[in-house]
Amino acid sequence: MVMDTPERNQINPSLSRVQWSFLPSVNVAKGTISYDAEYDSPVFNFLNGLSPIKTEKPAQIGQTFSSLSFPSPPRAFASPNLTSFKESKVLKRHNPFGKSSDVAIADSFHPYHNSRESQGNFHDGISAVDDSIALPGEHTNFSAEIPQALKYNNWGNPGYDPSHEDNSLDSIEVLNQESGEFDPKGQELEHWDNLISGDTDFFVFNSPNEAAAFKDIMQKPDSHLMPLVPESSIYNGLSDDSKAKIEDYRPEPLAVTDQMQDKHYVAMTSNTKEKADAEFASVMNHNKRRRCLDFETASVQRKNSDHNLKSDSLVHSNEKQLVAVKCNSSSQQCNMPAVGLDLNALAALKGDKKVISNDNWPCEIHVNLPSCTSVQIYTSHEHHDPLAVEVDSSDIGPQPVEDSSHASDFTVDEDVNQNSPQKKTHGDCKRCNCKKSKCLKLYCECFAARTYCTGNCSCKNCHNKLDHKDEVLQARKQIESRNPLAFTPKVIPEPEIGNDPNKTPAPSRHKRGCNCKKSSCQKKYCECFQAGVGCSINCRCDTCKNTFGRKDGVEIQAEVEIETCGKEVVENSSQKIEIQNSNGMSRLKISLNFLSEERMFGTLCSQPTVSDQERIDILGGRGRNG
DNA sequence: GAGTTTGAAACT
DNA sequence: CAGTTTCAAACTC
Repeated sequence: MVMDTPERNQINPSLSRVQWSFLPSVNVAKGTISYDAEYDSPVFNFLNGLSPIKTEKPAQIGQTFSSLSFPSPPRAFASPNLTSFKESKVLKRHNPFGKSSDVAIADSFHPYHNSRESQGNFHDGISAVDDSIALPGEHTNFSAEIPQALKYNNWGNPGYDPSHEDNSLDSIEVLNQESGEFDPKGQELEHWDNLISGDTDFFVFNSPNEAAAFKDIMQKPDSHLMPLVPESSIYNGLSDDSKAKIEDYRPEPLAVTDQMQDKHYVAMTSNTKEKADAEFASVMNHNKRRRCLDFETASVQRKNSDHNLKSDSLVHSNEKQLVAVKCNSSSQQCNMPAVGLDLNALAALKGDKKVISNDNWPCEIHVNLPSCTSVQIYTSHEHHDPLAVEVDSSDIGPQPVEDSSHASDFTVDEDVNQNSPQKKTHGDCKRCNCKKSKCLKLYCECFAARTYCTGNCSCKNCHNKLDHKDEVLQARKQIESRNPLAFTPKVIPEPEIGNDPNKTPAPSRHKRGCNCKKSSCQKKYCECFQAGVGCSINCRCDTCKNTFGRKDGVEIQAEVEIETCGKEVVENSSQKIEIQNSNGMSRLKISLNFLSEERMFGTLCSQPTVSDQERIDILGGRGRNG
């Protein structure tokens, strides 16, 4: 019996496996579970979407969210692998199978990790997440959340095994082909600031003494960045310029506010400081390593910048480059990375491979993107006049938007994305279609997702663009002043019942509940239904027939069989998922077979074709009472 | 693609 | 907080 459930609607067979994670249900679920992206697969993505998954392994790190029992914090590039800076400036990922793929990012992503809700306990009072990490002005926000993510980098990661950290997690390297050193520029330091944030686990020390010293230093009230290593070590042999720079660069205490968005853009433009930069970098690089890359700053040191660029609008010497990846859609089908847009967003984008590079740009970023994902690269100018280059992976070739004059000479390797369908309006990666709101109201899905509208949108009189950045920020503030949770995920995990660690993680529910009158919560008018969660006591709906769970407590049983047929992945694999919904609480039983390691990474480069798509057959019917 | 329906967001 | 209006997505034809 084919059940008339949202699953069928949500899982669009036309989507590639990598896009699974952007399906509506996934969107919901991403807030409730966290999987190691190493085990990226449509199944995991799908399971993420279905949410309450009982993992085999208990969370390695205890859940510390208090208020709402929020799920796993993000595993943003939480690679324990040492990050060294070697031969090239290619972002690389080490996969657990030793394949040195060019997959730059792959990690589970938790859209809700980025929410203020989920981070509220970390940054009390801090406006934690701005999706617009891509924006230079909001850069600080982005980096600020990194330490949080790292602190819990393995939480809830079913594939996480502390004894095999080096194998289980990603490492990403920013390598300088020329110098073999990491970017010593200020932008890098800026992120050191946020990256470390007192989390010693973030670094790998050569000896216990170093670690102890580090900890000790970090405990000093004024320590934030430089005290990472003994000052004597830092200053030793440095020129006065370097010392001065180091002193100058003592960052302010970590705080994230909108006002800060334009701060910390200390461009070290003076040639006289380049030596200091280099020395500083050398010191920093010598004394410590970090496991993780603050990916949003694919910082590129450009000693001789201008001549290296085809387009001077793209990258200037000493400018920061924010490389952000976001899913442009605020729709449920691919809004996952659009929410929060932190490292996890990158981590979550394990889809179609893209290589974004510039012939003369000594940095390549290999990013796996789902088809509906765009890459925005912003360059901060001295006057903070952002540039935006956006490559929408749904399109072939460069996709400068916002301002064509800012187009770069990026080349987009579409080797795996040739068949990517256009997803303009009502496709898989729908964008907004606002006409009257200027895209500055929550009506606008893009705005609501804290993303800027792009060329994919069909909106009119749109002000949700970089050109109107101030206006956008003001609008956000205004809305948040009215409702501080306005930009938080609508679907949050259900508070856990009991403390049984073996219990299935709490399912999700709509934060505010729906108010449906006519749709019986059976159509996407209903936000609960749309989010793939059952109605709850919060709902005020009439005649609720939400197939994910009625507010009056109706159980639904369904068995979902997923068949994945990939030409370059594993064939004939199947996973069975049992979904049991009860009163808005769902449970999943999962049976997965990963047939080979190819499977794990087979999702990286495949593009959906007719023969390469998932089929979801809902074998089970409506449940007992549904 | 146009028109209708729907419910959230915004407003009063 | 409740009622009304506005809005854009979802849906239908």
